[in-house]
Amino acid sequence: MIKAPTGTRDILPEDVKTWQRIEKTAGEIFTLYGYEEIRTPIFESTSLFQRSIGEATDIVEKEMYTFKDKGGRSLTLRPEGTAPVVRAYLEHQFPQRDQFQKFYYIGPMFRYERPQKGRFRQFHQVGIEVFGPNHPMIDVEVIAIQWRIFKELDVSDLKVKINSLGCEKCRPGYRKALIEHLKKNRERLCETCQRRLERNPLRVLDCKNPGCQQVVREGPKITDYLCNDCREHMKKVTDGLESLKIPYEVDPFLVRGLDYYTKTVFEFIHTALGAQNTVSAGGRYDNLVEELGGPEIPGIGFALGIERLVLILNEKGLPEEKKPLYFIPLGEEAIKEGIKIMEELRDSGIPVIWTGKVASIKAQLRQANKRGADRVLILGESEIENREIKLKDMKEGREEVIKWKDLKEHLRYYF
RNA sequence: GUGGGCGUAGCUCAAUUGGCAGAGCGCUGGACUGUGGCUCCAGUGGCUGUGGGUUCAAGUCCCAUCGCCCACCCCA
Repeated sequence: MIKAPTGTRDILPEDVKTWQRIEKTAGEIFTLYGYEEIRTPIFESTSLFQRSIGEATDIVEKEMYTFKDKGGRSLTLRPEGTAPVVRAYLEHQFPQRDQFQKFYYIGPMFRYERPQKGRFRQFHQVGIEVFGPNHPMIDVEVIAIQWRIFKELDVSDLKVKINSLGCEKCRPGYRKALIEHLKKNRERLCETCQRRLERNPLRVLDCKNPGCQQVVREGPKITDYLCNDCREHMKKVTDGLESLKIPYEVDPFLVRGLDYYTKTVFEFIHTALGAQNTVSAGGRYDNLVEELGGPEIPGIGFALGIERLVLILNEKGLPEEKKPLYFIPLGEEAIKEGIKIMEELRDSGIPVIWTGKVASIKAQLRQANKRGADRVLILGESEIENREIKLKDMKEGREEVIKWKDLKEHLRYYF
């Protein structure tokens, strides 16, 4: 039997309900803040991701689905959503139309990783990108949007972590100090961190090895190396969060895996997620637009992992939904008449379900009961003769006979 | 890419030192001829992930392979 490829999964009807709830909530909240949806292709030129995410990152080095098309072009299934939105923003000359733009997106992303809890090769994100503003209060707003989504979905046990990664002026100084400190303590670091020290020293900061964490804690903090501009920016962000009563934690060792981030970075962490506990994350990227060939326009955004949020939401029950009305025909004649009656009901927006099966009344009632029907319509020979139909209340067991011509009016009461 | 755990019915899981592949749930029908749920009864269910090997005999032992889960790594 052919199965879905490793790291991919089917989202079955019972799960789709949760997905739609997330998509609807997020979409409505984005609209509330003036974001508009943008849809970009699922694959892009490989160079877009190499230039934006960074050549030395794990994503670009070993996690991308890259292939050549029949014309010899190198293409890559998008591993994240920010770079494509920036590309579209520039390609369609948005900077010349308006220096201020808010976008949101939703869709599948692809990374070649070993699957585990909360991690898939095809996964889905909703996210936003803002271009133009460099005011720290927009950072606060971006965090507030996520906070609102989680609140609306009734998610608790969330932790918000924030940090500043500085800018091109102050980050090099910190980086130098960090490398110096790590080199001095090289023998206390785990093997992977000794390798990271050469390639991507900032990554040592979020190693889970206790020995490495100890070395990191003894070392320099980025927050002590920020330039005046970055320090002030950070202060305004934390002040803003406090004014909105959004609880947060400054984690001076929080880093991100994509090279383009500057200044504010943040993560929403949930305890029920296992090792992959980040449900939503993002940050400011003041140089990315320029690095991709555009003007000097700052930006900020976040991405939220839908699978991970579903994992959290499934710990709780789903809200009750309206129960459908089932049509139970007894015999061919009843089906012939029933199809007309059902269409008329649907004309008035009344939902009616017929299984399409020819079966005994007992089997059909059992079926309707199993699916949670509140009410069923039974049509048999005697009813057809009198141009009537029987409406049965499944909870009470009560039945009433209704003339075809009165049915619509009668049911309107329930729907 | 690395490590650990696991693959038996649609689902959850049994099967003694290698010895007839089972149960519960589900599904279908009946008891109740046009009335569901509860109960009782019957039926339906399988290339034991796949391919080799050892053996009189393999779900069980060995090798390979694929897949799933968890973790490392990395990240949403």
